[in-house]
Amino acid sequence: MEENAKNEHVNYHHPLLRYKIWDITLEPLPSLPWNPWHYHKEIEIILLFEGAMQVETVDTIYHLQDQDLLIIGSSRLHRTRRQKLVKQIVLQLDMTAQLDPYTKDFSPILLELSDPLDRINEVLANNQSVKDTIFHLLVQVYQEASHMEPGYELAISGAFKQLLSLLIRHSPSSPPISPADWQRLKPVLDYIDLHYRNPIRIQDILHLVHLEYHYFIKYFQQCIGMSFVDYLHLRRIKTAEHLLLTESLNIADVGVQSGFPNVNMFIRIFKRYNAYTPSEFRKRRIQKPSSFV
DNA sequence: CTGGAACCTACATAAGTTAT
DNA sequence: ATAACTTATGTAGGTTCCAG
Repeated sequence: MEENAKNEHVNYHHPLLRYKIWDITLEPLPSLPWNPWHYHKEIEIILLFEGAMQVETVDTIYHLQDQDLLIIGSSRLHRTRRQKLVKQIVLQLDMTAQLDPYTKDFSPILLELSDPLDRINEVLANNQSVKDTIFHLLVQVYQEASHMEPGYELAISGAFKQLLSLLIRHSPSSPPISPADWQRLKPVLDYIDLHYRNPIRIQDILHLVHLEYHYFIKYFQQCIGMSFVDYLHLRRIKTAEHLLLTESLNIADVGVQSGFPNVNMFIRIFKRYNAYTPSEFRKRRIQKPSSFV
């Protein structure tokens, strides 16, 4: 089963918010076949309005009934099957696109460094009010996304922020590292926030943590979940994305202002994180999604 | 936790191609 | 003609391994 699992590519409805949300109504089938196993780096949230369906992950089979909600973590292998007529809304969301200064301290939870996000389903099963809140939040997102009235991006990003805060507060997984470790690394993260537009070498920040070079690298990777340069790149790419969509700078200048010392590097690294080149990224933003499915 | 050695990746540079 | 992007290559720096 797992051998044929497909890595699904998600076409976002919005290049910066990086979500896809759509509704499906499916007729019942005579037999009950499973849809194929698949996974994607985006988390998935299923809102079931009507009917009944099953969702299977490697660990668990979830049985969803009317007005139910299920969260599937990033890159989690899963498959579904329906049991009656099913009406649902599905949201797929790239968590790495939601990281900003306010989520920084919670990246271990949001990026699922220690536990898959699915574990929050156990909590939701016993907490109807949180479940309802998330449910309504996503209905809102769906409506905003379908109508795309002026300000819809603001509304949706606001709803995502609320969603993240709920996930953080109710996630059963404790941060995988101790508060002491956080305290220790915070000066480094703050330094990066402040200086990412300029070249940063590891040597430059070692004095902030009082750790030996090799040990620091391992320590950083362990706590943050990505290597030092990956983290730095991510910061810069986020800035670049923002500039691309909000300023009419040329590509080279966007690169420079985001902290990339030359255009070539900028484009290469941008593609690594985005599947698009910078100019393509900007172009796709200007035209609205062609179809809403 | 340290640090040397080995390995790996990013980077600058320059020269090229493609698209507008 | 110009901006956007690609490719090649030597080198600097990042990362991992491992012994102490």
